[in-house]
Amino acid sequence: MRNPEATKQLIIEKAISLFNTQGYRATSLSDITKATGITKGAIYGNFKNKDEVAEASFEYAIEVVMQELKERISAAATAPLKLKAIVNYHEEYIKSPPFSGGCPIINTSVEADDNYPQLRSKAIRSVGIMKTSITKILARGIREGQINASVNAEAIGMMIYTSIQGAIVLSKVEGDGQSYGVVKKYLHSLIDSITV
Amino acid sequence: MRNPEATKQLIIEKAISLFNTQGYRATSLSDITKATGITKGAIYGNFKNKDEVAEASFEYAIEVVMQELKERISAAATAPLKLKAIVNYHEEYIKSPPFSGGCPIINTSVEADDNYPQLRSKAIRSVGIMKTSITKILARGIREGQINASVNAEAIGMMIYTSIQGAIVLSKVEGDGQSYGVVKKYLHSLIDSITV
DNA sequence: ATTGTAAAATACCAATCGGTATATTTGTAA
DNA sequence: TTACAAATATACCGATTGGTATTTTACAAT
Repeated sequence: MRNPEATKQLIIEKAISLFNTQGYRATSLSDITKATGITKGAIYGNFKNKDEVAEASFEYAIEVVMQELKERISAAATAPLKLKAIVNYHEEYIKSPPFSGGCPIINTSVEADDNYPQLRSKAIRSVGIMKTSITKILARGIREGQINASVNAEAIGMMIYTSIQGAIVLSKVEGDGQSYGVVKKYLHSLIDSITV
Repeated sequence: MRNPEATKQLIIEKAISLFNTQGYRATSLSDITKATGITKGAIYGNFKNKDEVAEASFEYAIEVVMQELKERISAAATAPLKLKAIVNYHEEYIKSPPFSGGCPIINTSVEADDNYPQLRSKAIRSVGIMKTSITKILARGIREGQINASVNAEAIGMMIYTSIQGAIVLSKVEGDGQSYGVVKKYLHSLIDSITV
């Protein structure tokens, strides 16, 4: 490994799966060395400390998810279709996740307390982006006459996002996508009901 | 402290706050000894190991929450009021939780993976109880003519529960109850809309 | 008052933790 | 080819971890 960028990326990609499955606290440096085949020296040569690895890993995960999501949203023509694409993407995510362990935003939100201020603020920002994305789609849909003007964009947006999040938690602990399936079906009908 | 039952209870009560705020893995035995003022000898005299303390603590937390919830549900006369009581209870919970760190069911659901099979199965059971409680209230409400007969009890029940869960996660990471407030408002109007 | 016993406190253990200091390897430029 | 610097590997550090063995304490029965 003469390429430090490649080393960094290898560490990040292996680490995010560990962090996302076991949690930040529960994942040790030796877990990462085992997973990467790389030694502690290389890790500390590329990162200041474990927290920095965690932050870079979370950022990478968010980048991947946001990118995939953005593609699907862009591919959908109208606001209702974009919303359905978001709902569908999360089902996809549960069934074949890019990294195991559930949703990194939720996991980080739950684990990152005052001991991980950086991670926490990153989680807050991600949550904010997700919420406003959905709300903006709704608002634009209203403006463009695709969605009923009487709709409260913030409220519906929040419902869509929170129910998705809750369903992901349930699906994770229950070990199947059944709960998500029920929520997905309802959200689709909800979206249909506000479509002009 | 010559009373083993009191010792056990003291450990459980102090431990659940630690587990719920920091997580099971992140909470050490010495954290518990510091919080209780009790030594390791006493802990291992009353529990087989740390995992058993965690399980007993989670069970205690569930007991407390379920009890409080049951009281509020029983106090409400009709199905719609019972559902609103559930929604309101969780807001209460966020504002002044019996133990800090957010919802123990969610936290445990997120943290308990294959490494904590006992905790995981307890979390699954708790989630199941919550879901079926809500669904049963809806079903009974339909039977008794308080709720619109066209309502899909499972779908609406799942939406209520998952959106509450998601809103709790959001409220925790954002550090205020604003997100929950939006969800609460929507759920109230949703409940009104299915009330006969 | 003495003794027996259960509970709690203390002392100790190997293993592992995150992190650092040092040594070794590797690629590159002179 | 040699010298240099950057990247990686190795060796080591004190602190802490969960857990156990042993000692001390406190109460109840005699």
